[in-house]
Amino acid sequence: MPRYNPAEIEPRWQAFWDASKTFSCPDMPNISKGPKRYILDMFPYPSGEGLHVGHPEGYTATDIVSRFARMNGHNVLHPMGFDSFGLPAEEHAIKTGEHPRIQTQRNIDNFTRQLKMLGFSYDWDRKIATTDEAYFKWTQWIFLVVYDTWFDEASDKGRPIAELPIPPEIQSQGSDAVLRFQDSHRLAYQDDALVNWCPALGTVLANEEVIDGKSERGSHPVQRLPLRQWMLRITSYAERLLDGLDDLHWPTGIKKLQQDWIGRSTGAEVDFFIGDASKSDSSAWQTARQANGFPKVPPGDVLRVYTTRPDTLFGATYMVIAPEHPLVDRLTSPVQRTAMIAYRDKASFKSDRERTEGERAKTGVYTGTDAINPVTGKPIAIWVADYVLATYGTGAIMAVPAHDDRDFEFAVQFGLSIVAVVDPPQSAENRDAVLAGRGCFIGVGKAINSGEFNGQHTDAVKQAITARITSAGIGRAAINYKLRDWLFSRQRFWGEPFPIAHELDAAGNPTGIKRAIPVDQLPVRLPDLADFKPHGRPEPPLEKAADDWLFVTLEGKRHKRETNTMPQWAGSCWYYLRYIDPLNSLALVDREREAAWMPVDLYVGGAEHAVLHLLYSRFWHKVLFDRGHVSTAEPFGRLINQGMILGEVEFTGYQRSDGTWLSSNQVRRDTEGNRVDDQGMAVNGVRVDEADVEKHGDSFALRTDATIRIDSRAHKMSKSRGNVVNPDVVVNDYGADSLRLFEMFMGPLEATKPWSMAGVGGVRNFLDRVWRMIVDDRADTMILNPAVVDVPCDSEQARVLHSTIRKVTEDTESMSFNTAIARMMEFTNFFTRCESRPREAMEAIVILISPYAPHIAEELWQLLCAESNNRGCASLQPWPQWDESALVQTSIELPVQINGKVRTKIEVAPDADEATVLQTALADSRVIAAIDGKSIAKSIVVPGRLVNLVVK
RNA sequence: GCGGAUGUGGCGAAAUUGGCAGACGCGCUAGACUCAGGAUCUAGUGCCCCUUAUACGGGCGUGGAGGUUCAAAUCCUCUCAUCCGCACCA
Repeated sequence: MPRYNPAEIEPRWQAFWDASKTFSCPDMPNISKGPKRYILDMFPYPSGEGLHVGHPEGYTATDIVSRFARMNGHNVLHPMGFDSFGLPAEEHAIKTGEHPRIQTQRNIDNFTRQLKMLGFSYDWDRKIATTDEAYFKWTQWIFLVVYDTWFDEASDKGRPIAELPIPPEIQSQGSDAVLRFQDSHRLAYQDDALVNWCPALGTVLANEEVIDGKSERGSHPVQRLPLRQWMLRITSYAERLLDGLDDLHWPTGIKKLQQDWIGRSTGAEVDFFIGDASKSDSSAWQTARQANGFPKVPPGDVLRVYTTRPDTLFGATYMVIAPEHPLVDRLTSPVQRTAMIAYRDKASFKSDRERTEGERAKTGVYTGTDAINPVTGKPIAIWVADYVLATYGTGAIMAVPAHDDRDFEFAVQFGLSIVAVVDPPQSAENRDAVLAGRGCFIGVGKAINSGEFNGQHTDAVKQAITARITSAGIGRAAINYKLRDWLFSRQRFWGEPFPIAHELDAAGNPTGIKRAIPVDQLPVRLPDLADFKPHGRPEPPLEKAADDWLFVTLEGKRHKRETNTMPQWAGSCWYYLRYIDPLNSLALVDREREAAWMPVDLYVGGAEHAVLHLLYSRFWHKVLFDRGHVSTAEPFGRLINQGMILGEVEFTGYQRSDGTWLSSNQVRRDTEGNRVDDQGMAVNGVRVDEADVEKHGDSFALRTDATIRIDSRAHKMSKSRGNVVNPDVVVNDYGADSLRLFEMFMGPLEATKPWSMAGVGGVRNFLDRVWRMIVDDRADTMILNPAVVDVPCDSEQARVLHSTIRKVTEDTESMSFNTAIARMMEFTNFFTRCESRPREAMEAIVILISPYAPHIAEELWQLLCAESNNRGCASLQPWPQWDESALVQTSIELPVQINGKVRTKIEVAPDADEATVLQTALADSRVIAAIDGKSIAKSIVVPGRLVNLVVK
């Protein structure tokens, strides 16, 4: 009767934990009790589909770490919440007319049910959702902090806008000028930006959502529109975001991604003279140049470029500016105007993505104007080409075709001159071509064709030329970042409204003055809207709000509210702070509690957030840090990315339309990418049942025809492929403990690995065995297995017990959960074979397993403790300690190698010295036979490890 | 193209960091048992060879080719494959 029945056990213990608040976290850690551990999961977006099996992977890992830490006396903060703003809820609303809030609440309820069903030890009293008004009040509040901050380069930190020094000439222009000056320095500012606007969807789209000029969803046309957008000045923090990475215990790959995203490079800015050469008298230019080394040029008559290779300045034979560069009109000669307008219009239709994808053939148009190379004094052509990006550096480059691939390609295409100024090393295979102006070399070497700098190495030339252009006033050392300011506004309904209003004049037109909504009026709630449908114009949905929401009086003046909303990132940027003090109505988090719990000690989530969420979050945190609202410079001390879980391995064969099979190596793809046979006939990939597959040599074949080779592969889970595994089904069929255990047993946490339902059955088998090891499953009532007895372990049992405690402890600490579970399986295999199973060993294994499979552990613990009351639940037991003395062995087996191959094994005392070990080895009959009169050239004895005899 | 990661049995994977390759699980094979249970238990299971057969024994083996070493999955060089990022950032 008392068989292991998770369907009965698990809900019962979940209800118990809930009712007794077993996993409630203290508001303040009691440090005298143990260290604090803030263990955090990336909170999910509560989609309508519910959890997929990828979620519980990371959540189980943090749950094990949290439970393990609690049992070791640590103060643990382990919360969960929901990132509940987002586009899907809004699209659902458009389709059904149901308010996003209703659907969101339903999804949150479903997610909560599923998470509780898996027995995670969250403190549910700290549950938050970014859509709660009490939550987004503080999202808006933080936005106002960002808005109220300017970045002081001198102290390298954000400071209150009131402390921004106002230059006298601004001051004298009056208060509006001062406000505008402040606005231009705030970390949150408005700017005109080109966005991807999709009229059919009625929203702007991220670059990632636009493919070939069409929307990813529905393939609707997308236009590039300049819209006034809110930007956050994350670029001011580029250097600190980069430096801060050094001290973080993060995967190196993630750090690298962030470094590349920030993309710091060093080089120089150089000003090229573009004044009217005839009018400004080029001979005077030449004279000045000879007198000073470099000419002084009138301001405004220069085209500024950024380069990482100032050493190649002598090789700059032309220049390129981006189509959007402000000087395009001025530089374009009348002859070129028509061509230029055509080119620029064409470029504006391309998205950034299109410009950078595809065959990348270089295109461009000559402006008809030349600049002057400041070191050679020669005129060089200025071109407009879209391979130069307006948004990086100065939007203009000096082109050095001999030493830059892209410039080389462009120069070849348009027949521009190529001058080598770096001598490639002898080993460079195209050295002759480079020197002859027919090749490109991007490495370093000795300078040539560079006047007085000839013969110096690239690094020295970089410094020398930078120094020269600096002293001549036509350039300076410069640092550039790929990182752009963060486009922060969205034309959507289901997001946080901005706590900003725009002042209106008497006629109802905006004056250009913005005001923050006073903090005591937060939150700015979303207005009631009946209609979410897109209207085809780029005005945000909030424009349709009723006047009593839209208009507000501030400082006695009529204002119109900002109608953009914040992106989904906003709420997820700071949620880890709110968990610490979720109910606080006076501050986003109590100072003392924040200082006690931060930083997050362990943060686990998917690698898809490697850049955006983790970078945005660090940025906000640094602003809050500068403004004194948080106590740490970084939010997340340690980060781990759980690997993706793929669908089950599938076997695929290929079938012609007539049903005949053919081998995977007889299938190729035609020009359109369709699979065809050697006759060009279409072929379908068909999933083959695993039972019909057998192994032949290195490949798989159809069981019915060994000559037909088939492919095996695991794919991402997707609805269209039909290989999505639903946790509800797994829990129903095997139980939550089995699901948890399997996800941890599959392999290392970080690895990508395929699902296997048979594997779930395997761990379920293990739990059944654990159950039967302790419970008499033939009895009618819940009683101990008769083999479980109150006797001490014998020495072998003690060694197994204590080595298991040790291994499970160490592996859990290092998050090697798969090997910890393997060790518990070995323990179970061993003790199942024992006629008598000492109670102390059974109690220990139940405690060891409880972080992994908490429900069965509670149930078995209750049985083991039935006679001794008041020992509490398994989840709160102290973690067992291992006894080193129990691990000591009387003798150990040592392999003996002859010439590196194991020939036999000998028994020696564990602490035997080298001489004794060698003596024992040489006395072994197999060793004597193997040596057989030959001499021992060398003998290596590694105590406790092995013996190797080199015989000749 | 650039960068990162990973390649170990039929499958998922271990291997104390240079010291017995394949722990543990799935699958498979054979047997036992039966209170027919997602049964359970026992034994076997990298590949190949020797042998009538067993015992014993031997060879090969961590994507491939070299190298260092008494000793290499682990270190070095080259190379191939797969996956994931980034992608004209001057």
